[in-house]
Amino acid sequence: MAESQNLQGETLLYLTDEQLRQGIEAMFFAYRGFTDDPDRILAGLSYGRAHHRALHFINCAPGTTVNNLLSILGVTKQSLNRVLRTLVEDGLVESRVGRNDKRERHLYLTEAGAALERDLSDAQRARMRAAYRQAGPEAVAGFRKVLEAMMDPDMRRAYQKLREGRG
Amino acid sequence: MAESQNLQGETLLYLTDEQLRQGIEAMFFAYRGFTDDPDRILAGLSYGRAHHRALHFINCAPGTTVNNLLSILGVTKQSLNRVLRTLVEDGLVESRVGRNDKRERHLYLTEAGAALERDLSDAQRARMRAAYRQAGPEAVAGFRKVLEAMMDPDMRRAYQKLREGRG
DNA sequence: TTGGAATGTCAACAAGACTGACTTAAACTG
DNA sequence: CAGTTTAAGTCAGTCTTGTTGACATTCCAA
Repeated sequence: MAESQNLQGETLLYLTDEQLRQGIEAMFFAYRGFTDDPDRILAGLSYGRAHHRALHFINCAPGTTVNNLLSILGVTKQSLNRVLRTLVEDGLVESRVGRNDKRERHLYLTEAGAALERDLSDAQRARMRAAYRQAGPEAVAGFRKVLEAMMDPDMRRAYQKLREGRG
Repeated sequence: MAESQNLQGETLLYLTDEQLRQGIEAMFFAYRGFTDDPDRILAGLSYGRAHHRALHFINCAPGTTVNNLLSILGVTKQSLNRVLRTLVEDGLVESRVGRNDKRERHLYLTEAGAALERDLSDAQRARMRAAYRQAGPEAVAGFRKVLEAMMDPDMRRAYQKLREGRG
């Protein structure tokens, strides 16, 4: 009874509509900050956010197939293909026919592709690092925990698989 | 000396490139979850995310001017105007000429506009609430702290102003 | 070996962002 | 009062990025 009062009176205050609304707006504004720096770099190169995403995930899973990338990015293959085509044409990505299954294309960054990925990544990480440092380690742990809980189950699985694949 | 070692050896581990990379990916996947539910509702109505954003901010700042909305949403007036025009035509938003300054248009949700905003809001808050509950109050505090630190200074000001205006 | 499933490509289109040029009306200022 | 600035809206054109639909190639299993 006392606990129930406590829960309703204090602990659950963070679940009020107003608190949720503030969280929603924070997410909206923060995402803009999150994409701003890479977007600025890309604007000068006639590339867009979609190219950045492709570079990012090819970089962290070299040799991935188009289909695999598709399920991670959550777009249609036609949409991804346009982006991929320009990246291949411009020599940033290499697409190799699969050895076992010749229908598949395995994707790799070229030297130039890796260089651009690094530029974009550095810019994005710089802001992230500043935010992390300002907020402190406990806040960062909470940040990650809430983000993970917000993902669709499929995406959470994809995300956790990526984490395992690395350190 | 001992503290410096502690800082570098333990406390700062959350600032490694790999940790930042994971945070970046978490942000990407979570934002998809964040927009998914309202997007599904909007898809059936030939509206898009842009309409949702307009409805949201008109709802929480009734009587706001077009210029004001522009600076919050961070888009061009041509882009906002297209969205606003359809919302007014469809009777979801009302645009009243300013009393003091007749150049200004003050924006309000109609009954129907408020109803749609509520639907979208409810869907988005439901997911947010589930994530908050799952992560717990301390995590939520950290989440908010990191998001705020990620915003551009201008956006942070706009965000804090909105918070003050309410509870 | 033939028909279906999987993989990837091409073409056409729509939403939503952008720029630039322009109009209208109202407000401000010298 | 004349001229300038400001707020809003419009028209035209472009770009990115998403969508469907049709199609070629390859694999696999009946």
